[in-house]
Amino acid sequence: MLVRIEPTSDEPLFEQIAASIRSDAAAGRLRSGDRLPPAREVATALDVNLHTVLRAYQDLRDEGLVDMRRGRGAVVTDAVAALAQLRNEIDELVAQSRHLGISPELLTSLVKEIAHDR
Amino acid sequence: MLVRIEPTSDEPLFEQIAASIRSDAAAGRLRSGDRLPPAREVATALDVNLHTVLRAYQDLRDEGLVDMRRGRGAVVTDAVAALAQLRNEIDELVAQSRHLGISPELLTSLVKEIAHDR
DNA sequence: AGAGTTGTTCTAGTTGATATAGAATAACTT
DNA sequence: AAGTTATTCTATATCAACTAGAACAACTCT
Repeated sequence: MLVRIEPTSDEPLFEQIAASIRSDAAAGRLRSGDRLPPAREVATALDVNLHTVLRAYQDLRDEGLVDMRRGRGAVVTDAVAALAQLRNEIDELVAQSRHLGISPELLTSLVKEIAHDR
Repeated sequence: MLVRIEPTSDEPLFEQIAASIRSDAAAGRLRSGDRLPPAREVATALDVNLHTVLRAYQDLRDEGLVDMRRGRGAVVTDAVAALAQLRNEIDELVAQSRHLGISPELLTSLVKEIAHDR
């Protein structure tokens, strides 16, 4: 389990951390029952504040991707199965989007808008 | 042409304005050659600063969705055709995502991550 | 040519989210 | 009982978002 961030990006650190873990989940690198590394450990490894990592973990919990308990840590839920199932279709959409010359930013914005509107 | 925003949302105003216009474009309500309303007009109508609207317009220009010139305003480009083409597939993805119980936020984040990674 | 329109650029100030820091606490594991 | 880990609290610093006002440059229309 390796969390990657890009300190120079304009994306918030907590969002990058969460995105990295979501990506691992969708790719099947994280399975139901797996434990995320302790927040303190990630914070030290990335040279980032503990609260920043916890913010990312809490977002993942709000999305239903992990369960969190003190002393036990963050454990991946069954929801990851659905992610892996969606993965192929997202790949196809991204591929066609590229073929049409639509930027990742524009595609993302469109999906966001449509997903929220119905 | 009607731009809608939600002042209470945590989404930046300029992003909401841009998203509203992208949505109109993808739905076919905006066609190549159509003019966006003047930024000053939108600013007054939404009770928002001129710079905030221009920031949204400039983002749309960076995405290739509109051309902008002083005195003439913002004109929709041919790129909208590609958007309308993608629209159906995005609708399908969103539908399946809902069926799997995946939140709009999670779906959006996944698409963003995957679109940028390849 | 002249007047009006519209985006561009500049300076400046306010607010809120992001991130950091340190500490104490509560729930869980071994 | 001891160690681990998330939770909660206060506090501070920084930066993006937003606002405000003004001047400017390129385009349209009469």
